[in-house]
Amino acid sequence: MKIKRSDIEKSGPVTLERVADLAGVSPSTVSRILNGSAVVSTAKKKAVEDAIAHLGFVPNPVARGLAGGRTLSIGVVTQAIDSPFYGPTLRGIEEELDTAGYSPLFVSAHWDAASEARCIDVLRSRRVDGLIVLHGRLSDQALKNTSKNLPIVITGRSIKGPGLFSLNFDNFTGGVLATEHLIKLGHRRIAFIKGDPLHPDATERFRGYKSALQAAGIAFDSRLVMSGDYQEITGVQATNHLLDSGQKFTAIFAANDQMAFGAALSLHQHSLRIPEDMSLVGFDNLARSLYVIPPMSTVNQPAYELGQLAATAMLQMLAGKKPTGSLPAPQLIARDSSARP
Amino acid sequence: MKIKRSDIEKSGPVTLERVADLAGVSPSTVSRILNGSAVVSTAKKKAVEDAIAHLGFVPNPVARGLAGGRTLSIGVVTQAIDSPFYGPTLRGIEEELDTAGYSPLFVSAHWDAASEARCIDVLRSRRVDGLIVLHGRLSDQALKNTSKNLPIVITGRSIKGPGLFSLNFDNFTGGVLATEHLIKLGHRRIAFIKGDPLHPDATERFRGYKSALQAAGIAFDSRLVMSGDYQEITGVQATNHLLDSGQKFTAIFAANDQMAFGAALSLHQHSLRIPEDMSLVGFDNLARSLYVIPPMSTVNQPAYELGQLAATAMLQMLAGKKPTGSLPAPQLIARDSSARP
DNA sequence: TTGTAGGCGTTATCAG
DNA sequence: CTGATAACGCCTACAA
Repeated sequence: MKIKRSDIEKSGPVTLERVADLAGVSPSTVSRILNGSAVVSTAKKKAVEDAIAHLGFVPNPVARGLAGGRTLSIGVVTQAIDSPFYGPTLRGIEEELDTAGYSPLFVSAHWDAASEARCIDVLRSRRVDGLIVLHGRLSDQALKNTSKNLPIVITGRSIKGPGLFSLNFDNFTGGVLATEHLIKLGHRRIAFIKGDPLHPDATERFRGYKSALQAAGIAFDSRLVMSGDYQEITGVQATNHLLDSGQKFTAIFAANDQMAFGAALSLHQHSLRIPEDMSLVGFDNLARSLYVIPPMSTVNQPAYELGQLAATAMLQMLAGKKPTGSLPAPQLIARDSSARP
Repeated sequence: MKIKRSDIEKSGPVTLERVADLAGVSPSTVSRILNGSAVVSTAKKKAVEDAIAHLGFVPNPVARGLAGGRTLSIGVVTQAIDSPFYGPTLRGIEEELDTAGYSPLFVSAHWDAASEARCIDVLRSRRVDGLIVLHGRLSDQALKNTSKNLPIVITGRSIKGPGLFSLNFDNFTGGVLATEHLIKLGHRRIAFIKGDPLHPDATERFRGYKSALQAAGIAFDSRLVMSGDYQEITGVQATNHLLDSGQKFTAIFAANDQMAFGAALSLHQHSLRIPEDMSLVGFDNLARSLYVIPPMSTVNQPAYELGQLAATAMLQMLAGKKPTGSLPAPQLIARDSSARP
């Protein structure tokens, strides 16, 4: 005689079937109640709910996923799990999804399109119900393609489509604000440290810088512009070059806070004081920008809200609604690192 | 042979069954080859491998999880997904697991034991193959209990058991090193900013501070000790109190870098220079401690390695081996924030 | 409104 | 060594 697994572990895991038995109904009825997929008589509903509470039943997401239903998990493609900027974003996603019973599945693509595609494959194989991509490098077309089967929320670009929602921040205006702030203080020779040109955010901020300069009637001087890649160390290097070049300038605008921190270190090593000898403005408003010396002027970027909004939009799509929401406008946070020349 | 699109997208997903058909074997045989769970003839093995390559077949982890009980995913309980300290740890875990085809499932417990238990339930319901708990607040007994069914690696405490491996850092010695460093420089009145007393790390560092003081024949003075909770703002507050108290001291040792950054800000607001007027030493060696002004002396804590080691130990347990590995000894990183009084 | 039957894609068991 | 066959826990037509 064959021994069935179910015979052996009669008292094993609490399954939907056992709930059905206890409640005296069929498994499908329990499923219906669980998913609200059909109307069930009040009496049976109550019996089932009692049984669920009594047994402490929790649906198995793995089985659910296999059966074609939802896995209640959302794939989140980030570029680095320990990114200082995206940290709050991940938290925002996590907290927002949690309110709806969804779990995020974080993977890191390391700023590489190929690796990003691989990440998405992994996520799909794990049957995630949706995808949130933070500043991915994949082409718009590739995204539109996969959004045909899987709802996607993407940040850092503007793109529309069925099952596709994007959340973009106005980096251009942010760049304008930072530059205008320095100009208003009386600066005319303002250096700029660029971010990675592959990063649309970075080029937008640069565009903002140039636009504000022009609006104020200040000639753009390419000798005051240095390249960086958003990491602290390149802020140090760029500022060293700037200082060594012999060019005169009274302020530095770095395309992100991390490079601004690097710039501050370089200035310190050159015995230049902030803001007495040199004004400094960053971009992002990282939490730590409040705790550097002196507290740094910067452009606020709502990283946490970005995560919340992305998750909310995803939940809306999953609910069949039209996703809504947009990021707040950029805002300059004036602190102590910027002053009159 | 050429691969035609029509072959790949024949009808829906590429399943194990289709591989079996193409190779002319049974699904069981394909499964055996995939898992190396039995010896298969070379000829069939080759046929199957060709079919897999031809179809681009990737096993479905969800189905695998249901059928075999293994999901190739490891639950990681962290306290905050955006913790500055644990960021590199998460990256270490992710990268190490990836080499073995495992994926991490991150959840945040927010320093709360109840929430931690809930997180673990979620993870178990998702059928993770193991659990890595970063400085959890759960009792040793609770951990031992759940480790009976699920292998666990835990950091921040020392505890043994079957299916349970712990990785602890020598915070006491770290505290000694930092204090000794200041004593050697000639400081006698050294203030200390404590971390959350609920945090074993924090009390160990405090113990190290007192021990080093005693070894140097310096009387412990509780008026030089202030409380904090590891956040920057409490470093500011503690230092303000210290300065307002009228006590004389020439150095501050903060139980972590974040509070040290706060202390630096407070000193700055009081027009005290670092290190000329006050020496400052932190703990953790966060990446940013190199980019503050002045670059901060601190005790190195190997956050990234912690993640790697935890993941490696987990993979060893999963492979039925005895987990090994331990954290490197603490090391003082002397930079510019500490000097002779 | 409810139950029955048949998957979802893979692994495990057992008989050859 | 290999192949049926029965799970794994749930969902979804299709019937009733």
